[in-house]
Amino acid sequence: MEEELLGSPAPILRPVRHGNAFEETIERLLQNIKLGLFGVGTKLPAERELAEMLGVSRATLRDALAELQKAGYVEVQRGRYGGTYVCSRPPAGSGSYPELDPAEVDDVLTFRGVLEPAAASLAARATLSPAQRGHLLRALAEVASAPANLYRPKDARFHVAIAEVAGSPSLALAVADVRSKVSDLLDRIPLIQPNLEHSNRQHQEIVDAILRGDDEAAFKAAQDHLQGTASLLHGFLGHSQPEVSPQSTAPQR
Amino acid sequence: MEEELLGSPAPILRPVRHGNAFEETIERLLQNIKLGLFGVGTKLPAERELAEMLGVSRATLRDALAELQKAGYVEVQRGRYGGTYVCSRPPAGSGSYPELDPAEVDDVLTFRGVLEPAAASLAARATLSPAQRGHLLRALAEVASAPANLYRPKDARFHVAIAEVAGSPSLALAVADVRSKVSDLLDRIPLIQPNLEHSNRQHQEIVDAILRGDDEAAFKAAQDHLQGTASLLHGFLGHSQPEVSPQSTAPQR
DNA sequence: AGCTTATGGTCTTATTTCATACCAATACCC
DNA sequence: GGGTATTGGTATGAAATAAGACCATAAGCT
Repeated sequence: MEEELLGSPAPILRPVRHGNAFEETIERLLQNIKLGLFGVGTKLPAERELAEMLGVSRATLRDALAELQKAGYVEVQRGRYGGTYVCSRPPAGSGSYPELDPAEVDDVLTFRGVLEPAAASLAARATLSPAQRGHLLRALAEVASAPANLYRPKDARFHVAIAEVAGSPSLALAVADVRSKVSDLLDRIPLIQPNLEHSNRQHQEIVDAILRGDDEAAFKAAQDHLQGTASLLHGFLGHSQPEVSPQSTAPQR
Repeated sequence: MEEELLGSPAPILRPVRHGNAFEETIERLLQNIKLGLFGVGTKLPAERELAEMLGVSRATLRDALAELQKAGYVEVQRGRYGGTYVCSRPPAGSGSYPELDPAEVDDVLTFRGVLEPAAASLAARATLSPAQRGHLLRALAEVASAPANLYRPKDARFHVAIAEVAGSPSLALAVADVRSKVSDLLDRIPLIQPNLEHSNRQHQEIVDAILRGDDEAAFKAAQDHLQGTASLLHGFLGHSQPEVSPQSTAPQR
């Protein structure tokens, strides 16, 4: 509607850098915290290591950490065996949330609907090492036993774990990315906790299918599971979007 | 094998910035040229615009352009109606190609096998505007009529075009990205031109399926099409990888 | 011919980011 | 209790990048 300067839809001229390194480092750290990669109460890697991991100078990293500290996401302790710790209570009212953008919601949900079922299917097809099995089961157990206020990070971590064992690093990255966007969207709407049990049952189904190598069932189970989030977000948009058809990315027959 | 420090497979700590802005700008421009986004002989946007599009200062952009010019990818003309033009003959022997990394090949092909069929399926399910139809058909025609030495960019452009009309910008970005990696891989092996006709027939099939709204057929056709590239690359790796099963990411029924 | 104008070419300055070295604290170890 | 090693805290100079002004060129226009 707003823009149809097609002919050359120019999608790929995305910026080389998004903002400055400082802001992007904050973003990245926050993303990892929200994704549950850094569990609550755990210690982040030492500044020198973390800076190298993020490909950023220690000065820049420290600026970012200072910001996170000021916002109450992490606490810092000096001296040997000190470090930066993830606060257990993420700051509640983090200010005014931006509105949900319908186009963005659609985009994220669509992309997720492509990636995650495929990841589950690939994971089922792959022969998993014992370590990978353990990783998956651990993530499953953690989300199942998570208290309500920590559910989302654990949930995110679980979904990323599936992609991690799917065997394609690129896919895992993409899933982590889109999942983090989903978390962002969910953070903008009040936390109604409709049916964690249902969700956990679906998680179990996905893992079961993966472990018994049933790629078809894993694909389907993942797809079903995403429906919940999709409905929730679409519901909040008011306009009752046509729900994703049950076979969104897969051919029927 | 080499690394199993699992327990926390730490996939998501990717660097915030990859190298410096200068190198990344070169990379991005080269990618767009190879993807055929800037057709041969066409004029790039003016430096001031291009710099803004890429989110980079004009100085940095100019450094990058100078490098591309030195390497023979573009030519520059001053004065009004001047500009930076894409050379028709990309420099041939661009030096020693790095070896094909089997893990990378697998990763890219797997990820592509997830994205592109899904994109085709989504495109078929979407109701395309006349402009989008035109865009798709134009891309199809261009690749079909491309001379051998320009086949790959046009081919890449076509595949990206499918993703563009699929309705998810994120998906389009991801496809462009992975397709660019495929091009990189293909550039490292001698150009045997086995069966352009076959490839073009498959392109036609995909578009037909999309235009008549048959998502199932579109998915399948795209999947079949990717098999060719996969076999080619796997063949060059020597070890006859188990080929992607025909129903790689989709359940049957 | 001369003017206009959009473009690449050059220069200067401010800001960001990096790299490095060094200081300060503090829990463990002997 | 004192040593030690690891960690966050601080400072400084170099390099990269950005932002902006201005010059040079050359095609079109009058």
